[in-house]
Amino acid sequence: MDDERRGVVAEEKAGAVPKHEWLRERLRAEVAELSPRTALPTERELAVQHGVSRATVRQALRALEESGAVYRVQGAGTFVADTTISKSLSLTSFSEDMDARGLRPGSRVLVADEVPAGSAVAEDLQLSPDEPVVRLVRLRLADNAPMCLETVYFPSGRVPGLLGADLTGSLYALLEEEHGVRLVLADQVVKAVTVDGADAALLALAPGSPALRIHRIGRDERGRPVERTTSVYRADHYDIAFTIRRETS
Amino acid sequence: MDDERRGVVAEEKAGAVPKHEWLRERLRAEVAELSPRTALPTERELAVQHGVSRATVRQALRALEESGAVYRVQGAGTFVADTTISKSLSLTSFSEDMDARGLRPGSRVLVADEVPAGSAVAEDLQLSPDEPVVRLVRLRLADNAPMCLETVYFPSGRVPGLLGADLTGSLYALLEEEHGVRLVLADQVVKAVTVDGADAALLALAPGSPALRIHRIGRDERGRPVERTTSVYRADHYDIAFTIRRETS
DNA sequence: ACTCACTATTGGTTCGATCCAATTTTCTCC
DNA sequence: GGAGAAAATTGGATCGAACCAATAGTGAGT
Repeated sequence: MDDERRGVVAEEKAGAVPKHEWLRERLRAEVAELSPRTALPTERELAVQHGVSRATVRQALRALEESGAVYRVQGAGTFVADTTISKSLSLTSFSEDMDARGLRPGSRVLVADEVPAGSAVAEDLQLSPDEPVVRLVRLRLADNAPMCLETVYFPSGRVPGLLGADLTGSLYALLEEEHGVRLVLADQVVKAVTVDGADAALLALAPGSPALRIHRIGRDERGRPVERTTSVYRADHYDIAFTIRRETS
Repeated sequence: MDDERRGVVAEEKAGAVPKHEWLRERLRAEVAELSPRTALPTERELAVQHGVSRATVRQALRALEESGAVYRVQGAGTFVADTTISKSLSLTSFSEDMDARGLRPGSRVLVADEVPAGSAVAEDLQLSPDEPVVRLVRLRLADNAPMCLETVYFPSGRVPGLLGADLTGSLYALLEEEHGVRLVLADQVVKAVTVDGADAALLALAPGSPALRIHRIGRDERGRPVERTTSVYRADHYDIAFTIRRETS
């Protein structure tokens, strides 16, 4: 649906994709083939080579630098970074997360109802305690094995009719397609815990087994909270990998 | 040597600090005083108000947007974000981390010696297994109570004479000041575990208590690994809070 | 050979100017 | 009044041009 648009104009217009994005992805691919510490062409050279201004080149390179693909040294040049991992932590749904790990995601819905928010949930979602919220408790599976026990709350007003939908798949996709809610930001708190009783049984773990508890408040483009999730992950099959950087200041 | 340069010119030059950084911090302060959803002045207005070009304004605003302080909507304007937390996870030393939490950091050095890297450490630090590395095991304290058990490895060649220094304080500061090594990037893997035996005793925990194990490879400006740390944090007194965002693509 | 000043290179900063795309506001016509 | 079109507003994309600051390379002088 948008492959054809590209080939036709090709040369300079490139259709709907901004030049800097196009350049960024093109360079990202090229960089992936080079060995670490290799110098990239000069910004001025890249500008000429790709028929864009230096400002556009810099915009593309900045993105690559932020993603950890290259590093720049003033006076010296731009070089291929030699980080091996460098997967910045990004907001993903359980389904996406499992896909990335090569596992088949699944779900068993344990609870799906509507209740008053209550003080804790109300505070996180910036509602009144008596406002209704949709509650959803799911056992998330990876290759059919229990991986994570997840409790999600939504403001009812934001997701009308959600309880009538298929809740076994990715909620993120459902939210975006059906309710025009796009999660772009989330505040997370990660803590280590041990699981017992019912939780342990559901996760097929012995009581006292370690687990990661992730508390998340998902927000839309404007920073408004639209989702509150508490997830308990089996420690033996799950970890969190990410790249962090030192403050620029 | 460069304080004086600043005050003299004042008005527009502002000395060594780039305009966009100066504007960014100025706006960050102003924004902190405003209530969420409040619209900022137009980019064009800001440019005129502060006597800079729109490009400079955009550079400042981009930084603020990335840090989660504001959000921008094409065609509408720039607004104060209403995230409450929005502390992006940044690379900090234990000392800095405890300072931020209002706790007094401390250290008890358990091991400080030089050993062959071995296969695991060698791989993380990109060395040969027989190359020497400095090993440092410390019990980190917060307000004099055990908080974390930490094992650090450095390539010996990168930190000559480190073992002779005072190792009870912040290694980050020591590295930067004494060895010109600046950590700017780190790959981390976080996992939940339970502690037993000697580790439990050192952390003053009952065997089987939950803990966060953080494995980190610290890197310099060019992405070269310069430090490998494994830390085990008491779960009852420690958690990790951060903000993540959805991929731009 | 070695050092040190000079020079060229390269990324960083900043300006000014257009044009585009999304949103909001205004106005017009039922 | 209300719906819908038109205009104004606002951030996004790009270009071109200078100049600055850090680094790397060159070369003269000892």
